[in-house]
Amino acid sequence: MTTAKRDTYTPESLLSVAVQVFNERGYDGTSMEHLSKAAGISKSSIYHHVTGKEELLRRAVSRALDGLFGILDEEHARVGRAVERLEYVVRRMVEVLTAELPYVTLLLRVRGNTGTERWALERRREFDHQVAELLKAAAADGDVRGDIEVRLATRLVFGMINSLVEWYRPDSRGMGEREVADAVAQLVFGGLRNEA
Amino acid sequence: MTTAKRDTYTPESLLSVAVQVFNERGYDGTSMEHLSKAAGISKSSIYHHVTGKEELLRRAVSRALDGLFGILDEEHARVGRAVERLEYVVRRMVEVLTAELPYVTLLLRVRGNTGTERWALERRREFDHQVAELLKAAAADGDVRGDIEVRLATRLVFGMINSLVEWYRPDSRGMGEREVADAVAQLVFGGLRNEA
DNA sequence: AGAGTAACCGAACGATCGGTCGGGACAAGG
DNA sequence: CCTTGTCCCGACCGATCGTTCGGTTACTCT
Repeated sequence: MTTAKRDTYTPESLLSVAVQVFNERGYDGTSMEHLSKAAGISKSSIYHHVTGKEELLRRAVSRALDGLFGILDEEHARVGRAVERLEYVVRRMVEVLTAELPYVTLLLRVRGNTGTERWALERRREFDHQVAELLKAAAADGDVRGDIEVRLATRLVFGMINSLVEWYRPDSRGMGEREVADAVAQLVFGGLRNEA
Repeated sequence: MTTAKRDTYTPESLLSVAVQVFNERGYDGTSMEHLSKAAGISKSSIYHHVTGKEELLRRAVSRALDGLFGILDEEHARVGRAVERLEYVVRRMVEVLTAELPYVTLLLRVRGNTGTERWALERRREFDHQVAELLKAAAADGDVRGDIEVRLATRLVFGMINSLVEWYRPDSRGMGEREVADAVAQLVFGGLRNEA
């Protein structure tokens, strides 16, 4: 009894189309007309599924934030040596970024023009802060180098990971998410220099 | 004979105001009305100095691109062992990013909606490509680890450096651009792990 | 003082913005 | 058959978009 309904939009399926357009043109650069063309329905029909443009943005960034904060609730992120928890979180961040790529991409690009965007920025800062605490604990354990300030190191590592949304595409053959997670972890913890 | 002119706008001084607003609200999210408020002159007066909104964007990204490509022309980027040229370019990129922060910020955020934006994206790719060649040469010399693909490593390093525009502010005391350049270089080449 | 011009302004242009409205097509349940 | 509710549409709203235009102010030069 596979659900054989009419071929129609749900708020979720409409969201996936909208997020794709948002990422191509930017949120402000996307008009409801653009969305209607991409979705194949009229502009007014969109309002049957969602209350407006901003709800689409809110749904998208919520999904991304849920994915990221979910990492911190997992067991390997809560128990164990700080440096190992940190490496786990770094690897899981790569996985979440690749799995929820369009939603996280949109999250990382909000500027703060509307209330929804400012809320998203605040949640992001909270997540960053919690990972920074993890890095600080690892530094206190003496497991990561102490000659780089924790705040600075956190931002640089986040910069590396978050840059995934600028170039990673799931269809690009020969570069699975596992390979990317390994590369990020090796680069973050071991650096570029050859140890030989 | 210090030039004591009237207190008026030049295309350059207007640009610095415009770029600041562009970075706060996003290019598409910024109207000419916003610019006129920020500049303290009327909307129509802006057109006395520049042909339109897009010229402001073009001037801004051109300035950023000139700064970046200028690095590759410098002597330390052209002669010497590849790994050392690479480290020099990485450090100079940090310096250019901090020195021309608002202009590079704008460059790194263009999406490709207009012809100017697509041209900027193309120039960026060209710059990335040339640095990737440098990393490839360093790998061939055996000076950087060979277990991470060159393309992937380049993108991750660029991601870390370019993330500067998301948080670095020149007025933030206690974090000079030299300190940032050192941290980036140490993190990129040595990694986070404690060597003790 | 008068001419020339750089800098600026308010008003308005057509186009497009996000969003609303009344109604039609169509499948499901009786 | 007819009703009900989902899904969708074209037409339209006031507001705002980037840009243009005619005209005024204010400084420079002679």
